[in-house]
Amino acid sequence: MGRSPCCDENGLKKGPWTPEEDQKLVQHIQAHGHGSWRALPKLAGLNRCGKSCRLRWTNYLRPDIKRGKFSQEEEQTILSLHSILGNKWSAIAKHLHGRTDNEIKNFWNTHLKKKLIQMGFDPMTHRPRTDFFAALPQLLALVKLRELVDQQPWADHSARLQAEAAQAAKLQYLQQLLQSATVSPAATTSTSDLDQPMSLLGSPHMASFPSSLMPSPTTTTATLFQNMSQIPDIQIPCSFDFDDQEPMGNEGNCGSDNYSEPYGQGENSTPRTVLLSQSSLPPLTDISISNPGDACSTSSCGGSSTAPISWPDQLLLDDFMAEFSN
DNA sequence: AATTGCTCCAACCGCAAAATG
DNA sequence: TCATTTTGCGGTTGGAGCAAT
Repeated sequence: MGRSPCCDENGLKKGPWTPEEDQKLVQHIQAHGHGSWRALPKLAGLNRCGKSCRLRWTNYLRPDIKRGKFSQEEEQTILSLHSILGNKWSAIAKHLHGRTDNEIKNFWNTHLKKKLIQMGFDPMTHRPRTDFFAALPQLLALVKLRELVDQQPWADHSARLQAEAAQAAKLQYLQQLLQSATVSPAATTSTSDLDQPMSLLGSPHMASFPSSLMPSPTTTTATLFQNMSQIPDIQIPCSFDFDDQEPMGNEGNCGSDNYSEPYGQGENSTPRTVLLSQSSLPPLTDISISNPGDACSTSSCGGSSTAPISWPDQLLLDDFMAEFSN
């Protein structure tokens, strides 16, 4: 298997290609095909290594290459495929005629990745971000907002933070369940795995959820994104008795009206990810840990370098589920 | 006008799979 | 079957171009 000696060979030119070199390469390939890339430079009269020639041809000079901005459709395709394939750029490129893996990779790294991060998603897993510290500003914003709403000082700030975190974790659990059903058609998620989020979706709290957003086995993150604009302000019961941390009734509803949207404000081009990430849903925990049914369904699962944070069991178990399914 | 910081992308690097002898 | 060579892939980098100060 050894490594191929390449551009480090003596005297071979590196760096940007000149128009003359491009012309030589194109003319040679048009006349003879590329044949052996290793032999090509000599035959074409180029002082380059074969690898460099191949790269130049496949990424730039090939006649069928499509240049210019990525269309909305292409963007969606990349998102979809990336949620399934991960960083398999060449595989993704096969579905985008005229686009090279390098171009797609660059587009991902400079645009789509940032976009996802901005929207609160982990670009590797296509799930809400799981690192606590990334969510801290949102959490603090929640606390401040809650203070404004309640108009009364809190006796114990740490208890308050904990309570808000618990509340946010609950909400995020719901969103995780939704997402776990949407990630990939190739996912290993079983029908029974889908039951849980589906039953939640059937709950009164989700009555206003548009059917087009209901996850199906063929739904992807990308299609979900496409439909984001249809998401209404969902009223989720999130009142909480912070003294004993037991759920209260629904009278003190703190739905989206009471919360700011930390992401995407004033960004016309960015779909609202209200339900799934930005409306007061700080990504606090990797729920898949506590959800055995969610069998790590994407190929990139585990690509996230952030270690999951363990949350108290009380946040994640039956009582919690019961609250949503009521 | 000069400097700084940022974005973008072409090209390189190194690894591993596939092909070849 | 094994060693070697070639090809393909994904991660990373360097520098050009642009905007802000």
